[in-house]
Formats: sequence, structure tokens, C-alpha cells
Amino acid sequence: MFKKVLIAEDHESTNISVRKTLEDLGIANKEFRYYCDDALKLIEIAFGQEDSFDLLITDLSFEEDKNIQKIAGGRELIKAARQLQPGLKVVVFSLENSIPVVDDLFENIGIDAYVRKARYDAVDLKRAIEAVFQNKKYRSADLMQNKRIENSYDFKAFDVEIITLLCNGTPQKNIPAYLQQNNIKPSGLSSVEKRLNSIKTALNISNNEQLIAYCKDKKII
Amino acid sequence: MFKKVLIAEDHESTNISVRKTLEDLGIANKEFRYYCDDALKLIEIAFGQEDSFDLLITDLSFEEDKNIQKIAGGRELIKAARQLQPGLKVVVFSLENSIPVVDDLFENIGIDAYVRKARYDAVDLKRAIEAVFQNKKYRSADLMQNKRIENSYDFKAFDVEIITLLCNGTPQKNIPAYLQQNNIKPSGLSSVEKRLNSIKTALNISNNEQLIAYCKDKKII
DNA sequence: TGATTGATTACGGATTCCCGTAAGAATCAA
DNA sequence: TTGATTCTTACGGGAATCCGTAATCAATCA
Repeated sequence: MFKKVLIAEDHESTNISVRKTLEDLGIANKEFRYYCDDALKLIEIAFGQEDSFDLLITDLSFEEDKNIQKIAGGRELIKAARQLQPGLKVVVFSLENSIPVVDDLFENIGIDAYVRKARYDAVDLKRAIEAVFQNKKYRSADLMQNKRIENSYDFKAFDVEIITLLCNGTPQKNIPAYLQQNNIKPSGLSSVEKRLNSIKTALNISNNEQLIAYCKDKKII
Repeated sequence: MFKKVLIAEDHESTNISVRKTLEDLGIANKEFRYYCDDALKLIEIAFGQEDSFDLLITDLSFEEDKNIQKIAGGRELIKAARQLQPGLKVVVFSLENSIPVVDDLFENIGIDAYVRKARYDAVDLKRAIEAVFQNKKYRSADLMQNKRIENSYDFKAFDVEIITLLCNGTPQKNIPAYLQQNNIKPSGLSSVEKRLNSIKTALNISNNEQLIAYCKDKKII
């Protein structure tokens, strides 16, 4: 089993139970940090002393507080850690349940496992750690399949941009001016209208208000 | 200290660390359930055997899965439990960080403590339990701030009604018809327009999209 | 080069929304 | 009942939107 594990997790209660899970797996040598910067520092120190960690278990989102952090979240933490120590195994343990976000972590960051905080997350985490120790990849069962249920729509950056503008109170007719100022590719009012229309058609949504509600519910904005 | 405590929390990892917190407080007689229905059933059984719980620690949101539940969330669970056993002490332990939501729990449900899942939530929870045991109310420090600081608006049932209709895709001009069908007091289109306008003016909001975003963020709908 | 295709934009009419004004109910007091 | 106040509704002009059509632009390829 892993010899030395670091937990990066801001919630104390979650932190505690992850430690307990590690104990159940017989891992005695473990550290935990509540902030990303602290976690990275520890990784660097251990690496410098040639006593490096061989597993990092980290959350994705860390709440901001008075302690201003250079590293804002788990994704950046993993990137920084891997830059120093490319062989470091990484298990992400987070509430995030968006498939694209998880896909990104596997494809672009090369994480070894993703465990979603959910009903049976402790046993799930245990399984993940065991799988990673055997050089396997792991992801929680309910994030395996493409959740392409029914009418779905793949929101592009442009879509998010214009919807965000609407949410900030920008009138639709003023959006082109903003887009031009920021050198965003299609900037015509017609393009904005067309895009909004195709989104609404794809999702069977009838007005802008319903669209905003949908995006808020799905955490798209 | 409390003699018998029930934990209603769907996340296994959180559940584990709440149990550990109770152990630290010297509470040996504790039960835990992952579903609201199971939790209520246990409360009923214990009450029937005259061995009732004297503290309930519960989450607010429970994820839906194959196990269809009659009781969907913590708020309903507390209401049902209190109906049976009015003296039951209740500590809510949740991610929710919206002040109005927490205010509602204290004012309309009469919970005894609210602990937000955050960085130092384990010690926070411990403090809350100790406070409640001394018949005090408790809420996490970062949720203390006075309710009506900024420009705020007191949403009435009517406001929520029409905003909800918009979110369901109802065109504004069709809202009067719906209101008449349901015998809701002002039903004229002008009244709807005026009301939306006064809300937006009060909150310094410029269009319906921004209003929906605001209401979603504040959990008004 | 010239042609084709697709994306972007411009335009215009129909609809809806916004908002001020005034007319119409309802409530209450004198 | 009368008058006053408030709430509700009706109306209308101007603005914004929706949406289809057509023109323009960009890129690729024969």
C-alpha cells in the first residue's frame, strides 16, 4: 500500500474521515492541510528531503478566506505538484458532479482517480485508492457514463459569455458592443439572437427567463 | 451531555466524522441513517418505545437515487420529527450558506443550531452541540451577519408566483390567465408588470434575466 | 482565379415588453 | 351616501425582442 499520503481538503469534517479511511487501509504516514499553498509547500519540502509523498488526495474547490492563496483550487494544486514530481499519484475527492469537468481532469491533468462525494463515498474512496495503488484509473460509478439524457446542449464559451452578460443586466441589444470591445469572434446582434434561439430550441425552452433558471440550476453560470 | 443522538446525513464520509465528533463529546448512544425516511422511521420507533432521541443532527439536501423517498430533505424531516416529538433538539449541518435559508430554519422551523460545512466545521459542530445542550441557539460565525444590509426586497408569495411562472417559460402576457385560473388576487397584466418593475427598481436590477439570476442565487425560487 | 460552402451580419415586420397615464373597483371614515 | 385613499386594471405609444430572409464575408478547393 502507499507509504506516505497527503490530504488537501478544506473541510475539517471531510478531512477527518479521509484520514480515517487511510487508517483503515493501514496507511499510518499521512499528512493533511486545509489550504492549497500549505499542501504544495509540504510536497516541496518532502521532495527536497527525498522523502516525497506517493499519493495526493485533494478536493477541487477550496473556499477563500482571510488567508490569501496563490493556488486557488485543486486543479492548480495538482498541476503544480506534478510539475515538481511527475510520478505523483493523484486522487480527486470532490462534490463536483459535472462529467465534462471530470473528463478534463483525466485528459488534461492526468489524474488517477476521481471520487465524488456522495452517499457511499468512503467505501468509494477506499476502492479508488486500492485501484490507483495497482496503477489503475478509477472513477465513481455514477460519473462513468455520459449523462447525455434527453435534450441536452453543449454550452460553448461564447454561450456562457452572452448568458452571463444577460445575468448582469446587459440588454440584449448592447451585447454586440461588449463583444467587440473584448474581441469576441461573432459580435453581431443577429448572431447573439440566433445563438440564444438555438440553445432554447435544443433545450425546449421558451423564453430567456427559463434559460437563465436552467443555467443556474445546472451550474453553467 | 445528550444521551441519544441521531445523524441524518447522506454522505458517508461526513457521516463518519460527525460520529467521531460525537464520540469526542462522550456520546456513545448514536445512530445514523443515510435517508430521510429511514431517519424518521427510527425516530418514530424510538419514540414508541419511550426511548426517544434527544438530538437530531441533519443535513439539508439529500441526493435522490433509486430509493424513492417520501421525505425529500432535511427541512421536511425536521418538521415531521417535531410534529411527533416537539421537544426534539435539532442541529442542522449543511453546505448551504444562504442567510435567508438559514433564517427561515430558525424562524419557521425553530431549529436550535445551524453549522455550515466549511473549513473548521468539526470544532464548529462540537461547539454547536454543547451550546444546544445548554438550551442555547447557535449558528456558524460566518452566517451571523444581519439580514437586511444591502438593498433588499421582501419577496411576497405573489412575487415568487410570477417569477416562478417566468422560470417555467410562461410568457409575461400569459401570466394573467394563469393567475385568474388559480384565483390569485391581482391578476391584471398591468399588476404583473408593475410588480416586476418595482422589484427590479428596489434591487437595482435592469432586466428579467438578471432578476431570475438574483432569485436563483438567493434561493428565492 | 473562380466557385462553393458555411458563418456572420444586416434588415424588416410581427410580436412582446416596458412604462406612464388614466379610468375603474374596493376600502374606510366621516 | 359621499369623499378620499389605495389598489387594480385598461389603454397606448415607444422600445426591445423574436424570427425569417437576404446580403456580405471568409475559407477552402477544383
